[in-house]
Amino acid sequence: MRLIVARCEVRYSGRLEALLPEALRLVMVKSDGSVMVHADTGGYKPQNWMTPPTVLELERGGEPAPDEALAPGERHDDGPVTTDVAPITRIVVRKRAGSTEDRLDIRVVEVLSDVVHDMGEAAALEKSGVERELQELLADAPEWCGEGFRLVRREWPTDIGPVDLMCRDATDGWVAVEIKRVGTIDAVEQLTRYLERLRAEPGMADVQGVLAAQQVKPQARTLAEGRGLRWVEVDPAVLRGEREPELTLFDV
Amino acid sequence: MRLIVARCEVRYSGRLEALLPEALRLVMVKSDGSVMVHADTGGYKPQNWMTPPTVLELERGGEPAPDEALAPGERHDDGPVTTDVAPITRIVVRKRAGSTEDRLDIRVVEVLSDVVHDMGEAAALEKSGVERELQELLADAPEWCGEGFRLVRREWPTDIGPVDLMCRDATDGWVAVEIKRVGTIDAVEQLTRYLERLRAEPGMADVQGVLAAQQVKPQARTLAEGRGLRWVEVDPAVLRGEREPELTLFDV
DNA sequence: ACTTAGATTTCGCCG
DNA sequence: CGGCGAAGTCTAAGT
Repeated sequence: MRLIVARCEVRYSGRLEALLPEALRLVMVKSDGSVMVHADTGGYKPQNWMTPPTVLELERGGEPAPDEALAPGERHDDGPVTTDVAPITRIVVRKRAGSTEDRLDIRVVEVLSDVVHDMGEAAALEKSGVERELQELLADAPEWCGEGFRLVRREWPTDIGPVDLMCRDATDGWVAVEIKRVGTIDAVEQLTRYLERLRAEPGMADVQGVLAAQQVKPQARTLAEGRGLRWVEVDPAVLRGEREPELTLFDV
Repeated sequence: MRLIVARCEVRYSGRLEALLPEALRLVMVKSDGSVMVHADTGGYKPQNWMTPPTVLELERGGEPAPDEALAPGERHDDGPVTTDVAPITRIVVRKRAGSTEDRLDIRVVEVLSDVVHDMGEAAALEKSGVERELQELLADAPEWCGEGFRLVRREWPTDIGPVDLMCRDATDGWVAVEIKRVGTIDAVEQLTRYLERLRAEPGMADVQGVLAAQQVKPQARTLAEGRGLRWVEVDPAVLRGEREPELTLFDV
């Protein structure tokens, strides 16, 4: 990873046109070709960036140095890039985008710091609490979606995509369950499209629909109810047995 | 901005639980409180992060150093943080998230580099080419949405949100125009919902719908046509008068 | 290669 | 502060 702190002006042209006036910024170049331009404020997002695959081009004192990118050649281990060569004056990042080209043009006025670090491979992130896990938990305990529900199968196929859970309810009626982390209007639309298809199947004319989510937005509740669909909020911690179900609807 | 290159293990708990095993990473701390943990690969996204507002807590050699964050005190100008104090052993980032707390816990095993840079304010970004501009261009030239179209008003209010453009067509009929950069199935659903509401209004029973986008996806075209909606692809460069309209529908 | 759906989406606007 | 729509969304998975 190469970290360049520099006063620079940045132009992006591609899906849109953007100009960052001259200011002090961090230019981060990853070994996978990612380039990000960060200001000291502005939160999570880089002010400008380019995702891989990219082609980098560096200029020093007006001279192109096409082979230099992450490993500047002057040294092999970590640390500051030596300054016994002309300073960087321009970094151009290119990327093929269909028939056109995305381009990030960084005009470097002054370099305050320029270091390279060999970080090796960083192990991947393990996470839990995403929609996939919610689906697994509800597949093991479908009664949280509705009283007496029994799972028939996960990922029930339709020609417009799989229904998350297909269940039978207490009276053996079919129920399609759509699972989201956050239940929005889009989730209700999606569930509606599934039911539209499913009800055309033989024996499925009466299939019901349930939206199960960690959080169901008010507008989604209203739309669901208006369409005769049910919705339910589920708590992953409760499903995992880590917490007792709430007895009240709201925290006091 | 503080840049710490360190071997570290990172735990996030909040909206989900995540663990990054020990590895070399960059920890970026912005003066607005943003914290991002980047690996050398993985592209645009940090492996872990916390958006402002946050509270930071640093430990050195097991001792908490609560007042240290961006300006470590040992120095005032830019550059490496002096190493005549015990090395950082832990960084805890906290954030209130409703009734609970989001927490990023960085256990630091080895610090390879730790520098602070004062970057001042970076001027804001100017951009063009997004949906807003498309709406402005089409508002000035609604005939690109359909022959004889005249604009009645932009952002026509409904109780489920504003319709981008409300027009009259060549025969004085109402037309609702939904504008997207990329026209997907969602855009057709959105337009459908607007029409559902609008047609309930007096005098609007026959309002037509048009989806106007720089690019309309095949599935969106099919869905729109199936619902009696029209769609049209528009080119911002042509709207701006920078380019002649294509005489063929497809590039050869 | 293209499309679809999820994301700790983030971000900005407007109530 | 919450809800909703847009984003250069990005990214992973499926076809």
